[in-house]
Amino acid sequence: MSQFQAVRGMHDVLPEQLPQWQRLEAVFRAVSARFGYEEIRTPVVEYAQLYLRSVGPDSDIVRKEMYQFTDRGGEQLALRPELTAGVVRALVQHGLFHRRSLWRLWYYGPAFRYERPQKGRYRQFHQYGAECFGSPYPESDVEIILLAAAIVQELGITAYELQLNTLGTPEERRRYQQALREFFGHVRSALSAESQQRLERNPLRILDSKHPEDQPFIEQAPVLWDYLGTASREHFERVCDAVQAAGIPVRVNQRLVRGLDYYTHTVFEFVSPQLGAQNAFGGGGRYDMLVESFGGPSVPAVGFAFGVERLLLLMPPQPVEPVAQIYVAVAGEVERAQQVVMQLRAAGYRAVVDLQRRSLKAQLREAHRLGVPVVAIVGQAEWERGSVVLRLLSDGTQWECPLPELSAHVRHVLSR
RNA sequence: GCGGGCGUAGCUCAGCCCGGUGAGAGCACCAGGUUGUGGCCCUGGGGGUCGUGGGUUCAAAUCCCAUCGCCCGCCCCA
Repeated sequence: MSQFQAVRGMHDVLPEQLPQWQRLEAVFRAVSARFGYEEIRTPVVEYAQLYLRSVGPDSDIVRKEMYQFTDRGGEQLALRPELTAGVVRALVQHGLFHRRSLWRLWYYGPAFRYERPQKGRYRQFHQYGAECFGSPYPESDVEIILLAAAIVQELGITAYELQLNTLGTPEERRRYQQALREFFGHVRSALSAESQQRLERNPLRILDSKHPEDQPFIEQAPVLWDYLGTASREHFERVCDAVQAAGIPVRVNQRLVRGLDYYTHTVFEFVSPQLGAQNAFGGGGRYDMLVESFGGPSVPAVGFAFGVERLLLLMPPQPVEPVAQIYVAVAGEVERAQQVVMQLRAAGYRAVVDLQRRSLKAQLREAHRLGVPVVAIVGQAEWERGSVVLRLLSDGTQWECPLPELSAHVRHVLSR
């Protein structure tokens, strides 16, 4: 046990894990580009106030999970608990909505929440997300969901389900919340302590409760659908139909309300049975009021985010590429090996050479362990003839190869 | 924030209940067996303040307390 450990809930990504991360990042980039989305990067630190405005002062994120601190100048700052608020802030701050009425954006980076760590839940975690600003129409909801589903598919993740719901317009929601407050108010004392609290703050979240004592009431509670106007209903139906038609495994979940306060209309979560308690690996929805609440123009928007660590848990493992294509081993003067490895690198090969002056046997063992297919052995006798030995580790065949022809031989051997 | 399980070598773990016999195994690592050749095998080697701190005791990996971390559930979400 070392004297210093990484901070609780914050993890190193070791070299052996990086190929998986890089593959994931490559898929993010490729699929985003295919959908015409542009990357945006924003700071890890924002004013704490930003999240009170966006995520909502009653959300769990703000109430108990946000890393907040005062900087040396006395400013109240926060490590971002999610990335949407920063993206919206950036767009408004730089007046991007005056330049274009539609923006398709994606982001990728770390976020921070002070929670009790668990599998798939860390204090520093990573999110990939995409946001579409400027369209109030269901087509944009669908585009965002299809983008997410394309990434999931490209990663080889098949065991998942997309849960969909709608929260309607703010007015419809307000009336519904009123109805819920009234309904649950009658049975207040029978509810779980937590739900009693939510009754004041955010009655919608009672629907999300898993306390057994709440279940009978939740089942009888008014449903939002009855409070929706035809426009809202039509919007949701179009989203459902299109997503279903695209072959995505969908399930409408009327209980899905999500923890962020800024959503309107469509909300969704990607869930997988393989994840245990944290079964959601992605989620999002429409947030038509957020841009305006940040002082920007009235611009409708939809977006979603993936939890990168959770995607990694779901991804099938990939075969690993060897770190090098050729290993230069030497018996004798090490400078010769240096010369040969430089020649190979100059020709564009990924080539490594022993740096510990170990025995030839140890060098070959190392090459084998690294999975390198070809070894160039710089031997005394061959060197005097101006050549080296090329050895294939797959079957042990080897031959002498004049130095000027080395690249050509290597190319030939590697292309097989 | 609440409940539970677990921390012994780089990794997976045994030993702990019933305190005392030099702190172990497998894998991994290094070297030799082949004085210029990997994988298999054989031999040898390095590596641990038994998570940390305190207490009980003649004696603690083993018993007690605290603390930190990991894991699982609740909660919440990505």
